[in-house]
Amino acid sequence: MSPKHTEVIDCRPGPDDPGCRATREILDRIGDKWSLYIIATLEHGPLRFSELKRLIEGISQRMLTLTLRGLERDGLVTRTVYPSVPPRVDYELTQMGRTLLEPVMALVHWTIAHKEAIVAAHERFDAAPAPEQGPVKGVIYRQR
Amino acid sequence: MSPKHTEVIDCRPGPDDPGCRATREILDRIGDKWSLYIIATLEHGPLRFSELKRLIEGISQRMLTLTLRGLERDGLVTRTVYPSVPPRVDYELTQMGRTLLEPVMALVHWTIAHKEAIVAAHERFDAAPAPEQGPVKGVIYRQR
DNA sequence: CCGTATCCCCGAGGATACTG
DNA sequence: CAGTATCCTCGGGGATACGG
Repeated sequence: MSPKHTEVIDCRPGPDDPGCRATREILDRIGDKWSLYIIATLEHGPLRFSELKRLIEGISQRMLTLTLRGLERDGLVTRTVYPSVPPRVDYELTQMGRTLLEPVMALVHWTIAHKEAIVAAHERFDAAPAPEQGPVKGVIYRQR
Repeated sequence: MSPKHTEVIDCRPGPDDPGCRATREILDRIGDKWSLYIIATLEHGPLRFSELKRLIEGISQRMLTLTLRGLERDGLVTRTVYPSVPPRVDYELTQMGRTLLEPVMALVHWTIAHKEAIVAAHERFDAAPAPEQGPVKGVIYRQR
């Protein structure tokens, strides 16, 4: 194989090479919808549970808890409990978490910068030539 | 210069403000597992369907087709059919697709660079913690 | 306020078989 | 080879209720 088209993410699954799997698993986690939003929302400093819940529209309490636990386990956020009444829990990016902020925000900003172009592309695509009914000679068609 | 904790991704859901929704939808799509892998795999140039299938380990034919259609609809990849026998179809990043490459690869490389640290964090986390007093960073107590 | 524990549903996505 | 069409499963994730 030429040096060009190699696998970027995976390496070959050697008999005992769990490293590739690890990369995939981690990428799946941080590429996760809610993880991305939580990381991005914690950009400017610590937030408590209820603030996160309010700022991340549409997340359920369950998913917020679960995802935060995952990120904590990954060493990306810290969880700080203040034994006050009522209880208060702060979440904050760790050092490593803040390094993740850069690629994550790059993705977010790319999306914001290109959303009009993408919506336009949708309209173009959806207006594509309708597939002909029945077999027509020499026509390469597409389903809708 | 900080309105500190503003929503980075969403704006408030005005009665008719689909723009925010659009951003979320797009981010969900490109943050998608298979989309990320396809974009990354197309980094160095066009690939045909079967090559993509082979290079992206674990993807089913169905998901490859579906995800490629989505990316094509987004204007991120082009689909080129060569009317040969047997048929041959090439997929290639568009201009816009290549601009996406940068943030995506940043994420991929971050993951590769930090996977050992994350695995280490897992081991630390999974070692049962001892309860502590006062506002302390880290876990106060956790159910198992 | 900050969770955890249950129930339950729906749809992402795999497996398989079939066509141009 | 490059899809499309079905079927079917399995677990992500919402809704709800309760506990510290």
